[in-house]
Amino acid sequence: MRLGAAIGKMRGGGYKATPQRMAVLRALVEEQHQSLEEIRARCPEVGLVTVYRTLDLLGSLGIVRRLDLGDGARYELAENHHHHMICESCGDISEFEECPLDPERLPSGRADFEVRAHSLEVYGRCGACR
Amino acid sequence: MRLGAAIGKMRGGGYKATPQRMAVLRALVEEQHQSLEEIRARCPEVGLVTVYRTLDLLGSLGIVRRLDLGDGARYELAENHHHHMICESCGDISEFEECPLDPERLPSGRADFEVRAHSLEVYGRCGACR
DNA sequence: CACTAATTGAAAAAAATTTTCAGTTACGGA
DNA sequence: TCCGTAACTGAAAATTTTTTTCAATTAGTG
Repeated sequence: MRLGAAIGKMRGGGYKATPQRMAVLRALVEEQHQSLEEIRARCPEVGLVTVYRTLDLLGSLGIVRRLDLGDGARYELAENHHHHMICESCGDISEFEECPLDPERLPSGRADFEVRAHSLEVYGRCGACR
Repeated sequence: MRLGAAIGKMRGGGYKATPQRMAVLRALVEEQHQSLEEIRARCPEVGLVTVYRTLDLLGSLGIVRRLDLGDGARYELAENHHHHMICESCGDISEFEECPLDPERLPSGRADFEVRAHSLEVYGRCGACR
């Protein structure tokens, strides 16, 4: 389970699994690519500063990833695969499951780079906007 | 040529190709994924506000893309293909050319989405950090 | 070459993020 | 189970980033 793994990573790094951190984590589990304010709305009991600090911490542990797809910063759980579809007209962000990557052509081995995860953004126009 | 196409897009949208805008464009051509301050250092004669406004404009014209890979906002010319390799240890960002995408598995047609461009971020550890 | 809508820059305002610091708490070890 | 301590929190303040305002300037059409 997601939260369990996150707690493990925190403890392993010498960090405490506080109620505030768990609340932020739960907010992140509920929906992907939320803005700071959206996250905050899901855990109003946690102070603003703590949300920032928690997102930082989770980011440095590789649990959360910050992304900016044109509007402000957004946060999401760092899945190993992540595939976004972004409409350049209306700005809508959606996700799709099937991974279009050919692992053979990833820069593993080559370039001496060890691949752990990836995030793909496909830009274009959604059905509604065409 | 890049700059020519950009000027065309600006004119076409009813916008003027001013010296300031051209200076920002030239800065962007010199290097990809720069921070605002890095861009500004390459065209110190352009006012801060104008740099922001120009990046906005170029963004809305699809010429420039803003991205955030963990540190602050960065800007890059919006190539149709873009492949980043990000080291989670040292934060270094590099690019690679070969496109590992299988076009057949992109969400074109399916999902009613018209694909125009993509950006791929591969996360892992670079040679130096391993 | 003149006209006009678009553009610029400086200052001010607003928004986002980070720092400070005193008080609180999680949790490993006795 | 309880203690001690390093880690954590929240409020306010500071800092940084981004946007707005507005009077003066300019690119580019006609």
